[in-house]
Amino acid sequence: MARPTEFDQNKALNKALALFWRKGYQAASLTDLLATMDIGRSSFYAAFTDKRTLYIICMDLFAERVMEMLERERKEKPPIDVLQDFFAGNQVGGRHVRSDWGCMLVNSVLELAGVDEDLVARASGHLTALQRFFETCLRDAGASPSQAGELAAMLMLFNEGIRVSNRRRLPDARHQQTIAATFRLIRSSIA
Amino acid sequence: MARPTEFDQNKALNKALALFWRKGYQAASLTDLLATMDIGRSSFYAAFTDKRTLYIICMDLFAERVMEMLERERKEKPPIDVLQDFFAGNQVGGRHVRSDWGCMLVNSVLELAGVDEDLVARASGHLTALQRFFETCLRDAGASPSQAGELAAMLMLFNEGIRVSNRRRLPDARHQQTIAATFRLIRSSIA
DNA sequence: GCAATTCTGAACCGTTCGGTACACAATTGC
DNA sequence: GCAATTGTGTACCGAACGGTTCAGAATTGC
Repeated sequence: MARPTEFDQNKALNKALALFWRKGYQAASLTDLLATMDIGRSSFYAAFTDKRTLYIICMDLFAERVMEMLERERKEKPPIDVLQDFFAGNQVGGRHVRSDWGCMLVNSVLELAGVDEDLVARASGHLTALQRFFETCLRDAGASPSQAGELAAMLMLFNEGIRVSNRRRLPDARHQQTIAATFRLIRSSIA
Repeated sequence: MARPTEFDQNKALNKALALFWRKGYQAASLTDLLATMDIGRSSFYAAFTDKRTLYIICMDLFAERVMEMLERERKEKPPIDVLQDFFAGNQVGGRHVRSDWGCMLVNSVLELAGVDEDLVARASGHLTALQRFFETCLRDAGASPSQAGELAAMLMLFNEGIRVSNRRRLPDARHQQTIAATFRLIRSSIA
């Protein structure tokens, strides 16, 4: 047997995730995928069924990793710091985040709206879960339930905005300043 | 002569703009375009050179219309109201805005990042102009120069976030509530 | 009317798309 | 070793892509 170890599969999956994250669903052609995954066409279909289901796997994996990163941080920092550091990016959960690729979930929503509503709904669901996490953090930080809900919704808008902004490759300094200013507002409204 | 009146061209342009706005650059195929513009292939290339330059024309037109809408409003409302109504959407400049399609400039940035950097830069430039408009409004509302800059950057993040959120087709009520809450924060920080 | 000019429908170009078929290479149990 | 099994490289599929070409329809000046 010329068998693909599970290790190989994971490696290929990570490569695929990175490509989808960077280029989006449509722009990542099958040929691109095969090249970066370093895998043959038939092996690809044997292992992952087709491009679309691979994308779903990658998207779910992305969401899972983000959530698990955040949960890990929540045990080590004040809850608001977790959120602010998440937005400030670069160093979340000790792992370097490719902030200039935005957020794969946000990317999916925008790219696929009007093209593949099922994928949009799936991405949107993950984002809703993320928003619930924001809400929990805010409540832990002392916000009232209704205030936590409002601020979490605000932060979700911010999250989406930041991920877009990251893809514009603007000078980074100004960006960090904006996040700081925003969190100053948020902190003062809780206290 | 079987001549295309300028009126016809404008009509076709509007149709193309709507399609690009709704589906994005890549997902709008040439066949789609021809069908919705109700135009032949050769006429298309004679009039618009090719798909990409037509997209540029549409994007510029979109930006121009948004700016001119906002400038018109600025003469009739308090400056902060102009901004809040812009984000609340639906009724800007008396014309109904297809808010569920997001903002074509934001869409372009996300879809084309890593695919066509020139188009991204062009869209990003238009967004920067929009941000300058935000800044002017905030200054008119009494914010200090440095505060106006900070808040304008924040609002731009918000703009990008809202346009993403609009494409998720979430229940609209909560959405409006979030915008209201955000502007409550902003107004109080200026006063 | 008639020729010159202008526009356009449709066939066609090569390329790339996502996906399939299959023969061959590699590994297994024995 | 030798089948049987398993994974894969490659050729190939029809369809769709963006773009070109050109004969002929439509409209003009006269």
